[in-house]
Amino acid sequence: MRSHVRRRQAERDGCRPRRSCDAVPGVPSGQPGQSGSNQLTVSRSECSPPRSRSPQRRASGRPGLARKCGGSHAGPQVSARNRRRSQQGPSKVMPRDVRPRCSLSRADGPARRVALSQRRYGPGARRRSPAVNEVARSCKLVSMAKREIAELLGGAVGVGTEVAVRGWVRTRRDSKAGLSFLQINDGSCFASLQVVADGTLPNYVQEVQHLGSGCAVTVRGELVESLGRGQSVEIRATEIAVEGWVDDPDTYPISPKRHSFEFLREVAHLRPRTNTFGAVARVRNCLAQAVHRFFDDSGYLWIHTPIITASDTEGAGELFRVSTLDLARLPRDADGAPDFSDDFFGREAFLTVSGQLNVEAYCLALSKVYTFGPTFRAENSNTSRHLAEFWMIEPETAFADLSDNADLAEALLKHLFRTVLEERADDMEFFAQRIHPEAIRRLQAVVDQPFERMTYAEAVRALQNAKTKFAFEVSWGSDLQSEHERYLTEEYVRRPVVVTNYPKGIKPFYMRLDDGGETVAAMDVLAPGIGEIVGGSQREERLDVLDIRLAECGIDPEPYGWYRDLRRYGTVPHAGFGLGLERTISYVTGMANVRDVIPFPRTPGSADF
RNA sequence: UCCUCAGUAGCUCAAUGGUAGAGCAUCCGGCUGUUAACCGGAGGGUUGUAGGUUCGAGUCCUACCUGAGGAGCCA
Repeated sequence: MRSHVRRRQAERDGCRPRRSCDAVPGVPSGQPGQSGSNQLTVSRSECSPPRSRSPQRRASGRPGLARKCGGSHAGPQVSARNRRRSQQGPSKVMPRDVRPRCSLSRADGPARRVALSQRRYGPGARRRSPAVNEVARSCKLVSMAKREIAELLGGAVGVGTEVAVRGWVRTRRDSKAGLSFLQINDGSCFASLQVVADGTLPNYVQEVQHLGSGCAVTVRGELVESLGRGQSVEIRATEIAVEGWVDDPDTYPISPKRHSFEFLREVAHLRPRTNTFGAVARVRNCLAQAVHRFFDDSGYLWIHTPIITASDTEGAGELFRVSTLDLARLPRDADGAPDFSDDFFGREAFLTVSGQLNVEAYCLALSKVYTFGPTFRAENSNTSRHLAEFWMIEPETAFADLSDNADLAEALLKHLFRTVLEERADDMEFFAQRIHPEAIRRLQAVVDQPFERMTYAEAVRALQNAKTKFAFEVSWGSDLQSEHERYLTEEYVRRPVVVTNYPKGIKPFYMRLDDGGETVAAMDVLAPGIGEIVGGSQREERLDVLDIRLAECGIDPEPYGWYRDLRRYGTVPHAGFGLGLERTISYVTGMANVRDVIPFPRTPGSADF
């Protein structure tokens, strides 16, 4: 939402303008972490509104529900206009952004349909395992009849079965013949489920005909073959219970129409309700799970490296300070500088910029390890490829050299891409249709071919021989500019490329010095459209060389005593790299901005939500 | 941090210095096993903020705020 709109809304609300979501009209002001229904973990049965609903009860705003759910916005604030609506006819909308995109031919045989559906609707389409069902029943979270939409569309439930689904209305289309069609989405897969609501339902006129985008419902009915085109099965509803109304459809930001990503960033708490951000969330989860599966299957241990670090490590960017000192009365030493000896940790502390140094310690005892978690950079970077808080995957392998390291990076990336193509085919189909036409094809190409590998020296030669005019001249010893990386990966080899053995002057102290003494055993994996997606190296395992490199880089060795110890006691060659999760998701989905592949992006000047 | 561009209805955008417009969304009416539904109507605006130039500013000038793209830094 634009600033002036926020301001106007804020003024109407009688508060100071803020750059946050709580000025969004019609949206609850409670934020996660504050008291409000968002935070409650009560089960649905505790939170459900009464079954029988008269217009009077709706008009009352259901005070009982609001009380139980801990926030006034839990129930609808039914206005005079809404009451008027309940006596009048419906409207019809069917936006481009929410129409179903996966359909199954009704001519397909049942077996083929199930197989096809499981591929299209993801792992959620698989029948739940007996163990999961048992746990679910014992927790009273679901009854046997309640199903995820992915299961229903995936063929896990036979036609003719009585089922219940819960989710949010995407659209409603009415027929004056006394029939309404609801598209229901529960996030379990890309597709929405069509619900046929007959005019004989007891709440048809008073409630069903007023459902719109964003309303939460529980639908019970029979799974039937669809009479219409566009879906193979649908639910013929016998009961539609409205769990949560949309207070004011006029100002609900996720109206059924196309929205710009810039606008949706301003309503980050509601954007997961769109096709795009639901798909991104499922792909992100798929990739994260695949990371753990890959390393677990390969014998790597997941090491939980610390979020708070004491050392200003390796100059990997600016750090966020973690402190409990009173900023208004900062203790100072004799020189007038802030005195951190009184601080919580008795010294300066920061949010980690990388788990690498810590994970090296575990590598030199457990051989194969990785860390995967959030990292933080206080750089004032304003680009589509940078976040102040992002997630990084950092494996570290003992008894491994640079070549082994590149092999591991290639195997990991191929595993991730293969997995997402298999398990999130429905979402990938959407990305290929709407976000990036090459999304599927280029992933398949990466999976099918070996990565191109070249040394920095070869890359420089290729750039010098290129016909392309560069803004920055290429010469040995200077770092590759964005335009150079783009040329290499987008024009020269046209797929991911591994560049190795960079000059030591442009790389950090911990990278292993090559035999010539001019280059280090560094490697970057460059991806088309993204640039550097992986950065890694063989580490310097020789203490004497490490000390020289620390001195050359002008780094005080004192805070690195523990890191030097690793070279004093049983040192071995080892190597590792960092893979940025958001850049990976960006490459996989074709989403151009990493701010749109993390749920709540943190960037300079922006930490709303 | 630097460079460039942009802020007008809920959203996406028009509007020679001279009365503020469209499409979509919302609401209402009509029509239909619908599926980007369709047809008709209605409501909706301190043109980002503060100054300035002018008889007159959405439009020109200055500063600031916000956003985007690119660069640097990096994952």
